Amino acid sequence: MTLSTAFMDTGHDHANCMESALDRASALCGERGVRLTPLRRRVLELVWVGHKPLGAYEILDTLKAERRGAAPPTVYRALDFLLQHGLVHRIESLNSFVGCPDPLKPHGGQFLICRSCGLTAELNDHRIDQAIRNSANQAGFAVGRPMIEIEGLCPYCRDAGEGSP
Amino acid sequence: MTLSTAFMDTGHDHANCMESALDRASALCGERGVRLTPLRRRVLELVWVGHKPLGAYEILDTLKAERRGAAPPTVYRALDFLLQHGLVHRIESLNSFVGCPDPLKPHGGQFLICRSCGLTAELNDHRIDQAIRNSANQAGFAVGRPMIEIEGLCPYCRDAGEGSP
DNA sequence: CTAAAAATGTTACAATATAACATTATAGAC
DNA sequence: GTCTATAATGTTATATTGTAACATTTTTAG
Ligand SMILES: [Zn+2]
Ligand SMILES: [Zn+2]
Ligand SMILES: [Zn+2]
Ligand SMILES: [Zn+2]
Repeated sequence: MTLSTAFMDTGHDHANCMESALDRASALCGERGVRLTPLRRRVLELVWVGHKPLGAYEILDTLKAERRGAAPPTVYRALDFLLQHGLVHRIESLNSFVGCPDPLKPHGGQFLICRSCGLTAELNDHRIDQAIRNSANQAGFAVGRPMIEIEGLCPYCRDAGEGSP
Repeated sequence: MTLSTAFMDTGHDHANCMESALDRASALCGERGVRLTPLRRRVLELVWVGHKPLGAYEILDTLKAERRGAAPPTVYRALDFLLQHGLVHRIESLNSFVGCPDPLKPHGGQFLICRSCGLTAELNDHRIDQAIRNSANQAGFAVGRPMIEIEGLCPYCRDAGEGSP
């Protein structure tokens, strides 16, 4: 995902976007010899539905309508699996989860989160990462996993003048 | 706070460090016409004690031993006040709170958090901020409040070989 | 002193997350 | 195919983090 397409344009074919994300997930799990079960696949699908972070209990509410014994462990275990394999990220500032568009290479995650509509885009800008590493190194700190969550306004909400009225 | 002193050295006079933080807080509240009550001052003192993030219920446990009717709202209200005035920051990835060494100028917060000992340092590196703004601008995103929390190893734990054995 | 405002006390509950153990489904050995 | 080990899910209970709502006390200002 390049910078200029961090936020999908309005003509974005979302059905195809979601399907290809699920296909990539399926392939990745196949290569790693782990199982993308129907439950895990469904949870992944749900976090991909809106390109916006979803809370565990929002996911649970949907699952409850679809499965007999859905309970918190149901969704948290699926999310743990998806997190372990880089298929979703956890957004710490929202206690929520969002699909990762590029699960193959391990990375922390740089997120642009719209405060108006919730739309979230993932960056992976090496310049940001480098700036952080430079600064941390000067402090004598060994960087593990940088977490970057930037609240603000997405292009659509910004242009619509949202977020302050 | 300059980069090279992000983590205090071992000879760090912590009693003095904490006292001066409280004095700065007192002065700031005076200038703003708001009250740094004994409760608020005590909570601020507690988050400063260890230079490491403290959970609300950890603070509450201490307060309970000192005051009659300490309950969750007691500590959350004090923290809300301190957050509003920039005297503490919330560390989202830990659901915890840490004192701000520079409450005068508003800022998001760039944190280096040791996964071994919990020691946390606050950076405010304009280059990181600039890298983020550049990248977000290219995505058409209007940056509000960037949040940066970097997990890793502080200089002492790194040198002691902690964090992986 | 008195009234308004601010701060704190108190009770109850909401939202998020995990522990522990039982059951079911899957994969591989035979 | 059957059996067995493992992985996944079901189920119940509970831990952790955070708020709502209203009562009481303290502080400020007239
Ligand atoms: Zn990602
Ligand atoms: Zn938006
Ligand atoms: Zn700060
Ligand atoms: Zn450390």
